[in-house]
Amino acid sequence: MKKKEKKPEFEKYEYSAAAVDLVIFAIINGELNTLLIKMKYKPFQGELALPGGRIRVYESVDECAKREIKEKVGINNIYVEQLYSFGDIKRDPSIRIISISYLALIDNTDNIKLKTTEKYEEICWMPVNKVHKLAYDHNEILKYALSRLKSKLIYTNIVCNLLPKKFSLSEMQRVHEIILDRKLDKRNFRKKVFSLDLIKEAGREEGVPHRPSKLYSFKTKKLMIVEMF
Amino acid sequence: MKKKEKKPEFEKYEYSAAAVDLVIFAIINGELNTLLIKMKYKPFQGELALPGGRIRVYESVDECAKREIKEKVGINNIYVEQLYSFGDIKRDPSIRIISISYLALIDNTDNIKLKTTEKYEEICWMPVNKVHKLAYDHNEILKYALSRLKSKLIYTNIVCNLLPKKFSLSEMQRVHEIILDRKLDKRNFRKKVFSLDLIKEAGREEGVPHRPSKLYSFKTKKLMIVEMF
DNA sequence: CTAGTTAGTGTTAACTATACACATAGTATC
DNA sequence: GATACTATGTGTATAGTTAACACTAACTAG
Repeated sequence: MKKKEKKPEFEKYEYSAAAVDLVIFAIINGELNTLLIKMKYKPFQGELALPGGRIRVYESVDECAKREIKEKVGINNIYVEQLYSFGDIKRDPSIRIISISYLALIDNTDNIKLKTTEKYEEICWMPVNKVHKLAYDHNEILKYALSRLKSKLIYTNIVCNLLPKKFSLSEMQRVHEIILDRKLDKRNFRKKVFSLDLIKEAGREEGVPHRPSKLYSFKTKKLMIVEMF
Repeated sequence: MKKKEKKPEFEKYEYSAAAVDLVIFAIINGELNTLLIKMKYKPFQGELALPGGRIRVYESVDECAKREIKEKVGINNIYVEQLYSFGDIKRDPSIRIISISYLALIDNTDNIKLKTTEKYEEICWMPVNKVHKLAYDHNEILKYALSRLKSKLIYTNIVCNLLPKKFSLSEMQRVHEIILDRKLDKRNFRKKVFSLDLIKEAGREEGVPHRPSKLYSFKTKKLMIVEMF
């Protein structure tokens, strides 16, 4: 095989460029939400897409992902994990570009101010269940991110990145139920969580019109392999 | 942040180029081997490295991985899976390049003829345990590949891609023991394998100086999630 | 003080994983 | 052809884990 053949429009890019696309999840109002942007220009104008951008020459791929997150949601210290690289030739119809996708988790959206950039018309949270057609191959990326999140929820303590500093066990169980999309048994859930020794007591709820729950916090947020289910 | 700043030597690549690196495993003489090449030129001359190459503009990333495999080992229909993308700025000291790594498994090296290319001095199998310093960040890639293989061995039927068409249960158990690096109980192993209903009988061994084993083959080589251990 | 709401708590049964030892079917050798 | 050698092939009992299940407790609102 030789270098020069086919696809004249691609010829100017001797090798392919690379970009990062982000799947940023947060639990909002009892639903799993993901951050989406509305495209302002050209081939997907007006359509929704995952946020992302080109990798610059002076930054590593991980740094690019973190920079993009910082630009969009204004924070730095959240869980970030590389997912998969999507490399079909025509995934972007205008130029050849490889997308390295990342998963990020936000534990609390209260202080998050979304920032749009020149390139986007709008940026917003959207419940994952309500996402329909996205631009590019972003539905595939989102699906991949969801399946990764589900499996890590089962065999790691990743849930700590989706809960605020202090939380009740009911909240924690709710997060599991939302993401795994099935009911869990309350007593078995609590037994399991306690047996894993991941959390410590942190006071109790106040001002609720029913029995207040005990609050807990994670002993550590370091990712660990634990059999949750 | 602006596009043009720092690192003059990188400036000519407005965005980073991408390449594929391959971790090709095979069981040879009761050991897990990986395919390595010896570098012919420049920064890592004479050192060992994983085989790989640039992604061309007219091929997808997956196609690139398959082409590279075809070029090196001459075959097409083997198990291939993307692993992870390594994107540190200086991972290749000469230019900025992102490596998308792939895992490939060869079930039988009997008919494999290794082909070197102009770029390499040599290509050879090497037992994973005997691999020392590799060029670039290839030790890290190899380590990642090994851990992926181990975990897939535990929760999928991936072992079918490391066994010849017909095999004995002892052989199969040996592959697990080699990769997981621990002894397994023969009776429990067999019980498990039979209960998963993955294999069917396929004759018996001949010409061995001891009780001949029954041979089996996989009902399907399609990757399935099964709790092996 | 009653109703409403969510929190919190143990036990049993079914299933799964683990530990463990000896007889069998061949070949090679004397 | 008897014996030694070698790797194959097989079952059971115990410990541990998972899954199913319903009622009392603590608080607020009216």
